[in-house]
Amino acid sequence: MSNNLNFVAKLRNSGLRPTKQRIKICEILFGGKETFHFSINDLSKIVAQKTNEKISLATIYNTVHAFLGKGYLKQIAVNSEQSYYDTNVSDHHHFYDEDKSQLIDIHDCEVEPVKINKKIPGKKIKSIEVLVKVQNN
Amino acid sequence: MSNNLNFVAKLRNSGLRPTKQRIKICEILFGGKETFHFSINDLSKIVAQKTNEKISLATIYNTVHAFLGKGYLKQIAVNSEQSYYDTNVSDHHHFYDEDKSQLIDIHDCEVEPVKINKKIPGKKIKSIEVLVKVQNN
DNA sequence: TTATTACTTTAGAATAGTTATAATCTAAGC
DNA sequence: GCTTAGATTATAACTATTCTAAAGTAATAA
Ligand SMILES: [Mn+2]
Ligand SMILES: [Mn+2]
Ligand SMILES: [Zn+2]
Ligand SMILES: [Zn+2]
Repeated sequence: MSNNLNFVAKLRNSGLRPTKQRIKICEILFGGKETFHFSINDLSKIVAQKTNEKISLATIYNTVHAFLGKGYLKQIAVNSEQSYYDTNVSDHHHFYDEDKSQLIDIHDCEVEPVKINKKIPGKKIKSIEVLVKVQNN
Repeated sequence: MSNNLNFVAKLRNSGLRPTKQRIKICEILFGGKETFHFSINDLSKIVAQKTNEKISLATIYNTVHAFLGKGYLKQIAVNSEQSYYDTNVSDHHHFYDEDKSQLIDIHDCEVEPVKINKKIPGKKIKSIEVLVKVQNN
């Protein structure tokens, strides 16, 4: 609960009004020790489970977009069915378990630096991400 | 046109009947010297432009799925807006130009081999793909 | 405190990519 | 040619996401 003051400050500093919906979503996304991956549907379920007053799906989308824009979340491209988001915004990579439809972190230090011997004139690199698809053996 | 006999054979060998729609789509996808990347919408436009009798959108989806299943196409995860497909089914990587919404190949030989120092018990690696997002500088 | 205003939430409509349905058509084999 | 399994098609359905516009709320000026 004292954490909430931090979230209020975080939101204010970002130019986002600290509404009770946003604070609740902050608690869920940033209140735990571990970072995690989620879809909008996942987040929606967690919100429903941890809250009495419900938060509309529109607000969940709005908030995730706002947090993305502020750099508090990262969007991960896995497939074209739905978007995945990551509360870990550091540079890192992922396993994607196709059996469980689940992302697993690969820390930057767990991958030899990716060296790309090709340049595109007039373009700068924005991100380099490795996706390792795995399945049961 | 003599190419078409190859496509007919290719389809027959795959257990796919060589319909005129599939042959046409083969010509478009595999008839050129260069491989390329496309969305269903892209393919749909190319078909419309190169054909008199139109091919229904359902058939385009069906055919792309059939070719994916046979390993003649590869699906590339870029974002969750739509699926991208690649006529280059070899192991390789991609730039994604966010300004043009366009994929560009990075050959396997243009990237130092990606070494991952992490394993997931009970899982085997199915693919390793690097996506390098670039933008105008 | 109250009033004003800009921002936020919300239900529901709209949109877009994709998949399912079921009627019609056609390639393959007899 | 006849039969049949597989293919095509228009269209409906589905799902993730975005849009709309009305009602609610936080910030702040009076
Ligand atoms: Mn992650
Ligand atoms: Mn490619
Ligand atoms: Zn690490
Ligand atoms: Zn090469």
